Amino acid sequence: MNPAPEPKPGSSPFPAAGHDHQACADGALARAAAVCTRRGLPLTENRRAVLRLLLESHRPLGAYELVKRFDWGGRRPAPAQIYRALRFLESLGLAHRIASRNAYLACYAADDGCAQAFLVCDRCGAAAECAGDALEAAARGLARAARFEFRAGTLEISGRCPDCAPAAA
Amino acid sequence: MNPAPEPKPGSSPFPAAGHDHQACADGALARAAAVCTRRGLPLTENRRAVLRLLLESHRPLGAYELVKRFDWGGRRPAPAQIYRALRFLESLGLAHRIASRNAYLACYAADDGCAQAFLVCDRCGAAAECAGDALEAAARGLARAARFEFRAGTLEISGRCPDCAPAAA
DNA sequence: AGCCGTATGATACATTATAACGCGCCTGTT
DNA sequence: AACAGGCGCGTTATAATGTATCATACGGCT
Repeated sequence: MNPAPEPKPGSSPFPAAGHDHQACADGALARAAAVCTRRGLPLTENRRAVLRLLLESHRPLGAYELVKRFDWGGRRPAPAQIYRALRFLESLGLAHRIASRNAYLACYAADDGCAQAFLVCDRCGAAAECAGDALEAAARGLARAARFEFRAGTLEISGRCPDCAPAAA
Repeated sequence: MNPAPEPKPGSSPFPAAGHDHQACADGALARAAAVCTRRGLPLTENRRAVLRLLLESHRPLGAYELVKRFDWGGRRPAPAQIYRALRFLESLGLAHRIASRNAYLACYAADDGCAQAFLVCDRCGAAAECAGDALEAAARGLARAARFEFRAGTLEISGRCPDCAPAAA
């Protein structure tokens, strides 16, 4: 369980200063469409809209926050609508639930199947997804030692994101 | 604050067959009382009762499940009562919130301050707490690589506990 | 006693999530 | 064309989870 290939120090998963949300979201949407096509499942208008909202925010949004942001010609969708889309997106790994916040984060890079980690800023709420062999190994090691059959693991780390850390209280 | 010993392979943190709940819970209660004394905070009747319920179940309980189990001479406490006790216990590390289940698990071994992991059985709901240097290192490594200031981390692993794994579907 | 801080007990409320149902759309079959 | 079946949608209602607030009680302190 050695340090293993962690992401290069310096390449933070948090969006950089000059980050182009639009391009980033469009790219992720295109990937999402591809995933759906490959599985023969429709990326309907609702699902796409919810995913786009998540992608554009670049931080976890609660379901009711999504309801509020959903622009539907003046009206608002019912929660059930949103939750359906979220379940769908989650089932395909296109979005993740951040359980500690009751919120949902779009997936920008489909690393599927392994233990995942989320860094969530206490101050501004920004969140980033990351994964690494070390985490995967640690999780599987703990499970094995406990004679536990590993299925999935999620690590949620709270702290301060790069933008908020210097200004920390 | 033990140096976070990895469980010996073979010694599962899940309660064994002949496990004595009563003794186990009593021991944990005694430790809890000591922790409270050390901090000068009272382990009141309510707090003790909630902790005892958690300890006796040996699996995460929802707040409303605690409300139902709370025997209070026929009456039932209001949710707020339970949540207050839970917050208190959590703040002292005597109980942990399992966010993915909206449930709370008593702490049987006060390893405080480091990244913690919970193994939660999909089938029977049993849960166990464990921690290890590898997890801690992986969590801090991920944070460091993302220039993220680590504060706390919780890994929740779902799968099958030793009892349920053989009979897995 | 009087004061202050904390925990309690209770009511009400806020937030998060799901159940259930009928409708319309598409698709494959006859 | 007609039609049955599945799926997603839109809606209503309701469940499950979690907090705000307030008056009260109790204990320590001066």
